[in-house]
Amino acid sequence: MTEPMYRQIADDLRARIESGAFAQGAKLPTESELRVGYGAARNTVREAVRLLASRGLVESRPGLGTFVTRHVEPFVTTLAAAPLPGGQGAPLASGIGEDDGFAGIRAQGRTPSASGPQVIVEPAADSVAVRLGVPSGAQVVGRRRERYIDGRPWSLRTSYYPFEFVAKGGTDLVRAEGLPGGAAAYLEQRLGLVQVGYTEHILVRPPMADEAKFLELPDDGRESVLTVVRTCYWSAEYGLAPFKVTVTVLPADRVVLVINSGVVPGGTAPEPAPGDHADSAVA
Amino acid sequence: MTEPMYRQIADDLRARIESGAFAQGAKLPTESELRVGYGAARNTVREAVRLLASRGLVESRPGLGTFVTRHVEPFVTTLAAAPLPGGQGAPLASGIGEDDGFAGIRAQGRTPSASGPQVIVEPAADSVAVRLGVPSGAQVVGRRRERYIDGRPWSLRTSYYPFEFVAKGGTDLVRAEGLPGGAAAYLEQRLGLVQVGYTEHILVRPPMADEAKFLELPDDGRESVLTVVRTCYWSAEYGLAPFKVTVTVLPADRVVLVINSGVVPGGTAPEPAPGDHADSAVA
DNA sequence: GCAAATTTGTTCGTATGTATT
DNA sequence: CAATACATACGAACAAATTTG
Repeated sequence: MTEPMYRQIADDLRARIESGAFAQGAKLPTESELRVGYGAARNTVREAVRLLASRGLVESRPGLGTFVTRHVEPFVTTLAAAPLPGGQGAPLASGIGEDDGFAGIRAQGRTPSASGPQVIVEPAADSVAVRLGVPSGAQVVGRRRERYIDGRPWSLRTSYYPFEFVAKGGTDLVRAEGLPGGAAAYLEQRLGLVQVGYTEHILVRPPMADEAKFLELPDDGRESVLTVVRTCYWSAEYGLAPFKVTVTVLPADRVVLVINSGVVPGGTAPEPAPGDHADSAVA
Repeated sequence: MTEPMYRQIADDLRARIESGAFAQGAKLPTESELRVGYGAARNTVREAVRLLASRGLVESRPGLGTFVTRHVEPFVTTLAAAPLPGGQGAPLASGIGEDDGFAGIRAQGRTPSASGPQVIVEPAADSVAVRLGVPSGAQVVGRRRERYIDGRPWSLRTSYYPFEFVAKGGTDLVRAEGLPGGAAAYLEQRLGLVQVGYTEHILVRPPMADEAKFLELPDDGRESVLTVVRTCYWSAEYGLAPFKVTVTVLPADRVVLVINSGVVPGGTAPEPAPGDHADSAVA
């Protein structure tokens, strides 16, 4: 029944953090100070601090000290605003996959920006090949942008197209420049592709090295990324066919996705409610 | 530039795991064996194992040993199948929030089950109160079910209603029994509430104690839960009003949400592509 | 049911390396 | 360069969980 000492120390430190005794960003006592304060070995207080770090409450930096993690306000992204069967409603394209979403970000009083697209031509990863309807390992064109909010890294978005689109007239796909009017308009104009629907897959997974680096996620595998994979379809002569796969990678703990369906209050998504982290509490 | 020894050991073990030298569920060498194998102190190999454990590659159990984590196939859940403005399409209610979703689960060849509802009457958490449009701390009725797939815990779902619904005729809301025909039909029959739309909020957060226990998540704060909060609206005389808030909590690393919009292939959601964990890789 | 053996978990002490100011 | 603070590494001992005889 008796808790190990390092857990007791961790619980005590947690209580002091949550009570506000240590404010966000404040420096914790050094390991030496904690050692004498709790009458434990330095290794033991290190175990306690490590436990808190693994839960994201504190961060340690060599030569500096240990600091209470600053809480980042989650950012609300409207994923889809689907209309009712008979009715009026938001257009098909919206939010995370289709346009740049900049209007929605500005509406929240924050400043979006993005890098110019980086163009990658490579054999398709399996997940992309399957969704894009091309053979495994077939060449695809990837157009990747790094997106920022208020100057801080926010998301990585890569759109993949079959490489044959380039040969069939979509030569600008491999130019590392923005497409005036957007990729959708370009593909419609050059190739006659008109989007009629899309499927989105949402999943949470550990970040890959490049993602962790850009999003400034810790290297300890604690924080995950939320990934939205949008597969876009057009109506070809022979039936529905995918023509684009867009992969958006976001830090999982800093994002709230919103989906509206049918008639909902306001044209825009509601703000996140306070205390979303306490949802579903049971007495 | 030289990597610390515990990282080298961890990298070597990882390579051996990923190469298949240690299969899923296989037992790693004991700490004593690793100590002599790598010529390091036991604490050092423990650091290496801890690093792998923090990334979810292995799990240690006292008295038994350390084992390669078994990969759990993610389960696909269709969140919304929104129809086109003019068109035919799936009905408004579907997937995770509205019905029980059992049909979709059976369609994947798996066996769903659920506990009978547990009824909770308590002051609303802030997030519920705001979304349900009741004063902070007002009494709400919560109906919670524990849901299983193939006998393994899958999700916790709690639907909240204003307590005044009970006084106004919805007395069965506080009975710990299933409502024949579902809660929607019951509310329509007894109170004349017809759902016209809903908003869903999707977020990732650390599990609370009861959630971690039910979902069998490790206690180390590594795995998160994915939470879907659905707010349902009806068209009251005075305008749109929320009447139900449903909170669904799922293990974040075992779920893929699917959203269809417009015309997409098949009536049902596509299977998850292989290697979703490698999405958006850049050469 | 108990005792022994095995294996991981906790705690201590010490020394040295590395990052930052 | 010096001081400070966290990071790495070693060695040792005992505790707790589990299996086995």
